[in-house]
Amino acid sequence: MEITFKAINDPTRREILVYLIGGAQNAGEIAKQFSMSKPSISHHLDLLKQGNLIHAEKKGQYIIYSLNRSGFELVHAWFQGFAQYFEFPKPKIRL
Amino acid sequence: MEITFKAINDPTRREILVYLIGGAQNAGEIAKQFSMSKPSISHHLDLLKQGNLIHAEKKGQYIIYSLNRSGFELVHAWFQGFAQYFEFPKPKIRL
DNA sequence: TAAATATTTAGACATTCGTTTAAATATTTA
DNA sequence: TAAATATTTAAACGAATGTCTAAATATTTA
Repeated sequence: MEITFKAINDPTRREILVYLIGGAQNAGEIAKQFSMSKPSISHHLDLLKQGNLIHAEKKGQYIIYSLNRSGFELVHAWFQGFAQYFEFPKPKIRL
Repeated sequence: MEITFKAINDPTRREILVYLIGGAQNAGEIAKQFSMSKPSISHHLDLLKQGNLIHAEKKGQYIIYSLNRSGFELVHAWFQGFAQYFEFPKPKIRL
């Protein structure tokens, strides 16, 4: 949980996640989207993976990254705890 | 947006938010829940306020803190972009 | 008005974070 | 097998973060 929240704290990592909505990509293609060194992107990918927000699969010399449901579920579940609090008050009279 | 994600990154701040589900409280009462100095809690409250996750209202010598819908809406909206990708079940209660 | 209470602001300090360049590892191709 | 390509690991470093104590501000009470 801690590591998942940490992972989404960084703007570059959030951009990577949004980028991956478009579909799985290898590390090099992901790095191309950013004006940042490949080792930096590699590090960000590692943190996203630790937070279970992405999944890595080796394919030959490439590593393909894709969104991982479980990290998102974790955060989503946490937010659900607040949903009840913010529920609109029910009208006293049925409309 | 940046500041809101930053605000929920810290575990103490997330605990404060969860604590406030139980209802609005003044700074001293909030601080009592944690084994941490009051200035530290005050700083955390400030960051949560900056992220629009809580609202502060002065009441005499006390300051009453309560959950603020707008910060939660912001993060929720961001996650909705992924909800479609993962086809999360729709929440029963609107956030 | 002086003392007590509630809370924040300021300054200091160790730790964590994000970035870079250089080197290492793994895989494919010539 | 040597060279090229894809990616990570390692080491370094400045910036940001979380915490503390001490001091300041604001409000209430005696």
